[in-house]
Amino acid sequence: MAREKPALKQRAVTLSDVAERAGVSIATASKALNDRSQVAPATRERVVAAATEMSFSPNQAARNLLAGKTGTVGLLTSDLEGRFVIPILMGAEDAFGEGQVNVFLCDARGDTIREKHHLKALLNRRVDGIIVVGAKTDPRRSLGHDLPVPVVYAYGPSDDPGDLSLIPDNRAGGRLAAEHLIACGRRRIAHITGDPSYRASHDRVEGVLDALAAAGLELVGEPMYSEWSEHWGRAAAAVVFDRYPDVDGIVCGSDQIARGVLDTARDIGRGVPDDVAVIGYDNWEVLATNSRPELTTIDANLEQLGREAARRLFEAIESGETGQGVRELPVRLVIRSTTIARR
Amino acid sequence: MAREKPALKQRAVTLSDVAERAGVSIATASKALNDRSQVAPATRERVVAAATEMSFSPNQAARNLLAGKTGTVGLLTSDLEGRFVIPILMGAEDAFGEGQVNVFLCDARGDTIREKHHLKALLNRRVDGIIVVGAKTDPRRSLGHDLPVPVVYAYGPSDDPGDLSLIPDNRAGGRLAAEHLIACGRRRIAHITGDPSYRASHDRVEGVLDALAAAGLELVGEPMYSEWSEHWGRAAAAVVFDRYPDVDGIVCGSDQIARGVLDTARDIGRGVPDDVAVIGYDNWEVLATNSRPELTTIDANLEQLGREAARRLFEAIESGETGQGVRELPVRLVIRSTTIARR
DNA sequence: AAACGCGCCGAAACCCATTTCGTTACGCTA
DNA sequence: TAGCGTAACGAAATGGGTTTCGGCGCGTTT
Repeated sequence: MAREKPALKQRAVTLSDVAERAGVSIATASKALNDRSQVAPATRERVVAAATEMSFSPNQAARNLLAGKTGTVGLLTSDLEGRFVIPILMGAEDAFGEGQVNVFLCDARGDTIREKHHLKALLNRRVDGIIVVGAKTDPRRSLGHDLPVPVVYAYGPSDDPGDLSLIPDNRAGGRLAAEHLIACGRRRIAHITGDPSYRASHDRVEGVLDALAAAGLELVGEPMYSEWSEHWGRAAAAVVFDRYPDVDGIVCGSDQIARGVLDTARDIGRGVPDDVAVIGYDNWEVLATNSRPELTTIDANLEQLGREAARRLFEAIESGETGQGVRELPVRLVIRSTTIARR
Repeated sequence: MAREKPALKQRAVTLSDVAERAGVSIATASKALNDRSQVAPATRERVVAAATEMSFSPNQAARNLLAGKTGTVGLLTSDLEGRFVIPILMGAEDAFGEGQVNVFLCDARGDTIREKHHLKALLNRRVDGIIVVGAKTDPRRSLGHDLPVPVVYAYGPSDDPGDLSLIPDNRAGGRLAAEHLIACGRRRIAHITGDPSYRASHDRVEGVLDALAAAGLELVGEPMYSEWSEHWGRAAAAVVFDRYPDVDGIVCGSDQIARGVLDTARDIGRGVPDDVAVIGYDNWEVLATNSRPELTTIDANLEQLGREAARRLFEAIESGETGQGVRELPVRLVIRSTTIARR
């Protein structure tokens, strides 16, 4: 009959409990615990001791009611499943964590209704700001300007230039990739990329063409679009090797595609990187570090982007003014073995 | 000089604003908006109209102050980067979303200090409950029983049997995998798995051995442990094929390992699934659906697990009583082409 | 000894919505 | 017309903390 596991529903201890125990008023207790002056050292000590013994922790909600700020932000993502939002999320969560800000996570699952619903919930909770994380770098509909809190768009920019959006610089990424191949001495460079409905595809293509033009080169064949998959990478590579046997470098629109390209190269006996150099995009470590050889690729610094979004939002909350425009953040080259032979 | 973009810091509208506009008391306004009786239809209409015009949304914090519940839960993960927490997170977020509960996301990054810090922050915010998501299925230290809120452990169980933990049934997964190969007519089955410091490795091994024993078979060679990578899968497969040329089925501890095994099989000219059947573990779609052939694998139903954790936590919040013990949730077989030839 | 200043403390207002309970006004019955 | 019941509304308490401001007691100045 004896309950082994009592439901420990003890009411949380409140400031007034502490005050009573310390034999002071609530006001004094508050001051003592918040290091305000106007409290005698001895009194403060008593209060602090009482608070510690009772393991008091102040109710944030009550606190915030007064302050008018909650110290919370909303992270509204359209697609948690996608690979790109996670690092952004990590960066943002980490950046906020330092500033005692907590993050409400909302996944709209690509559904506008759900997004509206979540947005309303966040506003009811009086978040101090919102970060909207898109699933791709194509512009998405703005949440609007009549919101009572600042909003920062990350990865997927807002279609309203009055909003502040932070996205990776895909064009620079394409350029960086092609420049690297050129620097490695390649001259016959092809480009296999993903879904043509993604703006990222086209931005990267432009970057690649920029770099080639700057070096007085032309792309081998046309950019090849289809989907962001290994299957496509394999198929496209077969076509490229067949049609342009002298190709000596391939820029891929994603690491998945690059993995496919590597498969085909191995199948038909093309050595990488000796015969042909391959570079991917995304630095998806699981793919990039497990390929044969390990994959040189472009890293979009997404965690950094998340951190930056958090920083900007924080500033906007402090100052009351959100910046505007689409800021493109730098990407970086990660050199492994598909472009340069390891000794 | 004209400010184009005014900092829209209008104070959020409160119930008293609405009441004033509608010409009623705050109390009446509250009742009208919450569909309580004791309000004349005409009055209610006036209040609702006023609220709509001013786009009033009630301050949850104030609401919760009275209710004693916040309608929030904490999701404390030790490793957002890991692949396994995301689906769990999605399931939990989704399940809570329906119940008007919002989720605080906290990533401890494998750091105990950070975890303590986050836990404290969550308690200060008076979350109604906490889900702890581990990075692996090895037991982790309990948060303790002296917490004022219920806790559910997901994926990584608590080391305290008095806590409630939900984990995938790895042994059943191993069994399921081996049974499938046996059902496909395989008799010479080997097992290549990952990090021996993971309990999951051993649980799956036991499952595999269970199934083999039940069929009167023995494992070909010893289970091979090392790491959860393609590299290891390739290396181990080379050894297996060399040492046991008559092997006709390989159970892999992860999809990554399975991918490596497929690579080696292709390299040395072993046909999959005709010569040798291969089954992975995790159903990591990006890997499983892009291999050649596509990978049969075990899915741990992690999103379901997250949803279940949310449901359990919700119950615990309602009832004040958390269950206890480690519950192992069922896994499922996903058949693709590495075990059965597609027509 | 009266006046003044200062350090320390507590009563009370405040934040915002909910809820109880008391009050008002009205219509109906006796 | 006095009495009563009821519907509709509002004052006030509530929750937990912060902050202002008034007051008390003690020490110092002249």
